[in-house]
Amino acid sequence: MRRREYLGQLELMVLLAVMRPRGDAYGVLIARDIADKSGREVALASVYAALERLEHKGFLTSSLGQPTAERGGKARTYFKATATGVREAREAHATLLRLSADLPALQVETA
Amino acid sequence: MRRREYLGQLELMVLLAVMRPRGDAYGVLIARDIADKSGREVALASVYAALERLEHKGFLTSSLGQPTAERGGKARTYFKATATGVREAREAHATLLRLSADLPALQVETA
DNA sequence: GCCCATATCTTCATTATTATAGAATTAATG
DNA sequence: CATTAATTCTATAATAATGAAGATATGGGC
Repeated sequence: MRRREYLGQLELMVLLAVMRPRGDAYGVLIARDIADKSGREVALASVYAALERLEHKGFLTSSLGQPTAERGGKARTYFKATATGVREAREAHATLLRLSADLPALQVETA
Repeated sequence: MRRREYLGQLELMVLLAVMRPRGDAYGVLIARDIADKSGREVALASVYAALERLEHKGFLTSSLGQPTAERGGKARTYFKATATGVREAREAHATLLRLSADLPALQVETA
């Protein structure tokens, strides 16, 4: 089976987290962001794996940060979404919205 | 790895398709619905596998329909979302909304 | 009426992709 | 060197994808 050409679930979540305007997206923070917003624990290894896939597909770029952490620790790798990545996220997002539109059972938070 | 307690991507799509008010959700139609709304071809076998998982997890129930097809064909198996399934779909949907909120790069269709 | 070509829906077997826990590694600080 | 933080590795399991086969009905020719 060849590689999927569309975003998987965690990939979408990670990409959206990277797209936050904060501009300091890195592994651990992304995982925390997803955990906060989804209420589900996400394994760090999964996030890193997804980041790698996304970069490999050209949806993200990475850059090694300065080791300027307050108290020790390895330097962070920061991620940024590419234009292609943004487009991709938009499409995946739109698809889910289409699938969930006009579903009375879902109309709770939209009201 | 024990079974995930949350929905996979295809599982969510299938569950949402089942929840459409039409009330006649069955394999082939669900696959068509997903293909239409996502622009991606999804293999029938994948849909059936997802349906099976969802039923096993208690998010769907199934019932065998009458073999009243117009022109040949096997009897359909109809699916219906359970209350738990609806709740689950709602949560997944809400998570997506939370993750995509306040993302300027996404604000195209919401405008 | 019986058989077969056809249509529709479902299942099977196999392989690929993604997610996970947990240990290990790297790298900085004091 | 102990501590902290971030990332990577390893092995395994769940999820997803696919082509092909199987099951079951219809309707028309004869």
